Amino acid sequence: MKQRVSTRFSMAIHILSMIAVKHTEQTGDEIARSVNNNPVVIRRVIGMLKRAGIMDVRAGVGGAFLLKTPEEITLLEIYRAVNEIEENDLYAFRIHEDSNVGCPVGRNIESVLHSEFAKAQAAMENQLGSTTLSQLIPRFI
Amino acid sequence: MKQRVSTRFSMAIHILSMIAVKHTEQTGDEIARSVNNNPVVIRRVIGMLKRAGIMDVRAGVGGAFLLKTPEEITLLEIYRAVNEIEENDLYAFRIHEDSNVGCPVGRNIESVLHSEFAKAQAAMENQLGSTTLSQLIPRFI
DNA sequence: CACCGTTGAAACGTTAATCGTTATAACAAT
DNA sequence: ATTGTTATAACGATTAACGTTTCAACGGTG
Repeated sequence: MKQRVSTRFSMAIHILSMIAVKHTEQTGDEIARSVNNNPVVIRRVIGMLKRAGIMDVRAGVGGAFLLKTPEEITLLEIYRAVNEIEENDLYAFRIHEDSNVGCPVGRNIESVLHSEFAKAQAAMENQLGSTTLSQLIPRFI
Repeated sequence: MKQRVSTRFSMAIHILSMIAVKHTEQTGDEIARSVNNNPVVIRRVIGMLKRAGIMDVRAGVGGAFLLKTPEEITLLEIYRAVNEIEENDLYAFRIHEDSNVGCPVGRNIESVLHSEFAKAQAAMENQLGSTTLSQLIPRFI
């Protein structure tokens, strides 16, 4: 199993969908049962979503709720929340450092790559940003 | 230092640019000097680029050469080479598995996420695929 | 107020990938 | 044959993901 990418994003969408759809009890254990994972893992993701201001939980029984409407929550917002990404953070790519400035390629590679990678990441983010949680809900029948 | 993403892609573009530009000797050691890294790491990346049919190396002194023109080599092709990605491989995202099919969300989450993630990844790949090595070369002055 | 289920968070171990390094073998040019 | 280059295996350190156990804090209900 490749672990270089987290499943937190995937689980976060699952969790928020559960809350938005409200088919069942909304306890962490019930959500964990749907995701089929340990409740602590679910709470970890919920913690990140809370910190990002997407949802909150009233201590006590099943007190999870969204802080925005599903129309306002984009996948990009969720993606950034669970990966702790700031805006303008080149997250999807990494550039090797300390290239030799004595070489024309080494001297310019970082700025060239930064602009190219930023364009590729922006393309992905634009797509994620154009989809809202509300667009997914009808598909959970 | 975050290691969840490899710098191989970044180094691969550096390596191929060196070969395309030919400012210096083309030995692995000389490339390693520009990238400022261990020659073995460079050869590892070169090995992946060879396997992908992008370049080849004649054993002996500095025998590295491209198998296509810089106009034909896209960043997407390089990206796939160094990450060993097949077409239609959902690489940039991962979906948690074994969701509970007894729950409407759990039952549908995988197909919903797969189509959404595929769109986001395709957006990124379209951008990478629209840029060629030749477009970068003029910037290495 | 006491109890019980829920939430929150720390801590630990396992697994997997990155990546720098050393060592060794094979090969080409001179 | 010698020398420099390439190819590859192997090792260890580092880091992130993630499942699990454990315990403290809190709310609602009786």
